[in-house]
Amino acid sequence: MWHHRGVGPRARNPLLPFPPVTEPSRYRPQEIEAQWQAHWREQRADRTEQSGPAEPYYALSMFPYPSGSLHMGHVRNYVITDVVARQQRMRGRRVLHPMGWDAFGLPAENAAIERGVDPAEWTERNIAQMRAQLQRLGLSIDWSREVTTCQPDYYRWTQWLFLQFWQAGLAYRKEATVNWDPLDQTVLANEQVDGEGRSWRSGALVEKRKLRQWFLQITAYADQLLEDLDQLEHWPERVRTMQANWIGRSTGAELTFPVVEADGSPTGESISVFTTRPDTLFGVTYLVLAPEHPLVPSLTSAEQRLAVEALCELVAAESEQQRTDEERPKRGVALGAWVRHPASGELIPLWIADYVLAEYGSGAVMGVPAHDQRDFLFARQHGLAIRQVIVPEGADPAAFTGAAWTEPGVLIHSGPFDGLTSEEGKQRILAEAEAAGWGRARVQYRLRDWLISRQRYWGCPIPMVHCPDCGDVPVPADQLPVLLPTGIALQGRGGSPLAQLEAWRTVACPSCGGPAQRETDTMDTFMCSSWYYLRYADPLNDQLPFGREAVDQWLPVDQYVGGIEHAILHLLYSRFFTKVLRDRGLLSFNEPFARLLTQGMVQGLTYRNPVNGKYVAPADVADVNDPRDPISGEPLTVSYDKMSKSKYNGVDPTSVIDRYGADTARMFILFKAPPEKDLEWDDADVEGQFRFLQRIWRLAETAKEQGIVLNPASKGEEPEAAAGVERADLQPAEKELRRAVHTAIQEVSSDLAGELQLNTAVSELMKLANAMGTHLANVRPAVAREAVHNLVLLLAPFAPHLAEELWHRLVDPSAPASSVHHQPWPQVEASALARDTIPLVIQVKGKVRGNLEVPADADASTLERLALESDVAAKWLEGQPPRRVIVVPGKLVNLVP
RNA sequence: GGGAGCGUGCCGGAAUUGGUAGACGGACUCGACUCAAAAUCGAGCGCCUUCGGGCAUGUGGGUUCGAGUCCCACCGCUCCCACCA
Repeated sequence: MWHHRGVGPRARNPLLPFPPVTEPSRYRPQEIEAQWQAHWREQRADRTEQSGPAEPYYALSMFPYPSGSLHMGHVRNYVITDVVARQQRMRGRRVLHPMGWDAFGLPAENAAIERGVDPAEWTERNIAQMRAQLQRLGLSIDWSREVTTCQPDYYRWTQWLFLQFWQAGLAYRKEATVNWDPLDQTVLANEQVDGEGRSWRSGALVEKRKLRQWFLQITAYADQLLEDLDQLEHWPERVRTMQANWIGRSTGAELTFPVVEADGSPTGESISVFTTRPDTLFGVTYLVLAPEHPLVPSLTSAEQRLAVEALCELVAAESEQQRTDEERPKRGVALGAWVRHPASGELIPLWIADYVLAEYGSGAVMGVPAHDQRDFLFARQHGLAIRQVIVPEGADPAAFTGAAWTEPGVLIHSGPFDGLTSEEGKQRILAEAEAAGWGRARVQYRLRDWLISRQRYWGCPIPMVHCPDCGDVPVPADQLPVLLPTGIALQGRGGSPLAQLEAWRTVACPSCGGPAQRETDTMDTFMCSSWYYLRYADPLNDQLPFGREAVDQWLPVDQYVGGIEHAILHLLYSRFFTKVLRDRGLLSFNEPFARLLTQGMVQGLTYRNPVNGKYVAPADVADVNDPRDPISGEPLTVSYDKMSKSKYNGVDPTSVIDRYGADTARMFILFKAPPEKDLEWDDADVEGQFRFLQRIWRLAETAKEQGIVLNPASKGEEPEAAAGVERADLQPAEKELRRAVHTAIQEVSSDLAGELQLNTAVSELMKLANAMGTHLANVRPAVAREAVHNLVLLLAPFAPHLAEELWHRLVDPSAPASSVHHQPWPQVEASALARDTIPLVIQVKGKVRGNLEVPADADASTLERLALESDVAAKWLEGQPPRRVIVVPGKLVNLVP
């Protein structure tokens, strides 16, 4: 073993004693991490204080699905939250930092079908495995609060909460056209179908089916969910925009057109349309219904019946994706029926067309070809009239561009409304409609109700009973939970497994006692995850899902961290739950998550042979600087992609911990990229991070060898006092080191406050280590001790094991475990940051021309004088006095000739 | 089509919010130590240069004493929504 002493050949301070020569120890993360984790566990160091004088702080990571193996995305998520939790603890807060398992879901059920294992056992095993992996990361999680959504003591309350929605009139069952995943054999919510019409889980193209399903009426909260986005100032703009788009609020009018016979006599029926452009009312030349509109059969004339039925059948057979393809010509057919224009009195033909959606608005649109691009194309194709009623302000009314004018303008050909602007026209026409009874103002949302039933086994049973006499009857709260039957054989796909369990299904009606049937659908797992963060506040409550006092104490969550993929799904549902539970009097806040960080993906180094398109494992690449296919020798392309087995680019967190330790993995994942950006995992860089921790270890060893730090008397001593040297007495190196220490305190503190800039926080630690490398050997013990002391404290949230070990080695060997993590967070000492002189930048006409060392407290006129007297001024001003001088005290002087 | 965000060295990324662009790290080059290598330590590292300096933050304009940062236009990339009436 090489002998290393000091940090480089440099002059020693003669004031210092010569260090004793001892064999330095090596940084062995595997040993110290296992040791400290065991101590922390024994002493239950991470337990949450449920009450006390300190302010509560809630740091939360999105809980994982227990797939069985931890991946890098999990590591990133939990490490970010752990840094926050640990620092808040040092800041004196009572911290709630829990973990749990989103444990219902299809993978367990599929494993059961494929391998005959019991889903509960499979899930249990995965949880045990992942918990063990997680614990190796050194996360300060209070495991006594662990929640598992598939256990009866949890899902009992999911059912109880479902009944709250039922009692509030917000849960209902209805027949509807729903998204059907043919691969997973279950329905899906709208939020769970991606932009390409594929299932979020299976990736299969979803089909439309008409089924009787359970819904939660999230649309009743659309307005609040949209408006309160403004309160979420600490959420990423992106997420708020996505939710606002998803909710999709449009203001406009609902206008009613009476249906008439061909001779103009009213039939008594009417068609309502929703429009955002009531100002274009006089441009309506037809009305068009969705093929699924309920009035279509009765309105169709005998002559048109065959054509109408043919189109309806054609449309019904198509997928949503085919149907909403904008490139395709719009198909439509006249019904052979008429409505009367409510303002002009004209007769207007009724049509059906595939471009009108039954689910949005009233399923009917007024056709204004001159001012809507879709209507324009449709009218031209089917020979319908195009009537221009809006002209751009100041334009010639006769000029027709050949395309729809969709911008606002001035009304023409609109009877009494001619000459108004679009905005005035909207208001006046709406007022007229309201007065005459054929219209009203209306707000329309894109958001649809949340479809929560799933035709699968491994989920929370919906606590309802269907009675032939009483209808839908809720299971009484004291009979909860409705237990999911266990030990049943799951065979293949098709049909809800619970529906096949005759004995389980058949029950007495809770209301009349007669024979009845249980609901056999289970809940969407997003139901379980919409309230887990509330349960953590009161995990053992067996009277309620949570006590009001407990949730009000801890929530809203101070810092929530998770993936962007939940921008709409989980984060919207949870907001909805919170608002409903608030209205039920179960909690007192409006929003569950005060601050949200959406962390970026962890991507793996990916090699691909561009010739045959095959991926190559990094281990098979001989030279990373010239990557070639190990078989053919062809050069490979290098990229960073989402980790996946098929690309051989996955990195197993456990193997990284085995090799370098958790602290290195933590530091690397924090340092490599800002938290919200995608991170390119590269094993070579991890090596570099490991070197940094070794460097800290050596710095500490150097200090220890020099006998300047280990000092039991310093126990409990304030870092400022630890300097123990009069400021006036400080030598230049000592001043510089102290400035580096307090700069680091200042920068790390601000990087951890508010926006989490963890990558720069780590780089500040590196700068401090660099400064210590330069100065540690040349300063007196008190100054060195202050530096080491604070480095260890600042390091504690990031590399908790190393910090703990160094604390015991250098500061207090007899301290109890976890004591470094309960030290107060260091405070900046302003005087340590102060400088006697500062470098003043001298600019000439805005360009930097030189530096001048000036007294830090020099006033503006002094700075101006010094700048003018400088060599720089002499050189660049060529003897001419400047026309203007701008002085920024403490920074620069700009001379403008 | 609508919306949001982003373009900075070879690479990941900094920049006190209008004040020294490239912090910190990686890669690379050179040197010290070593028989040698690794590790460690030190130095260098945007481009051009006649060594005075000049040019540089996607492109082109503008505001300003001063612009990566603010304004306008354009180009490119990423994400979300989209026949939503």
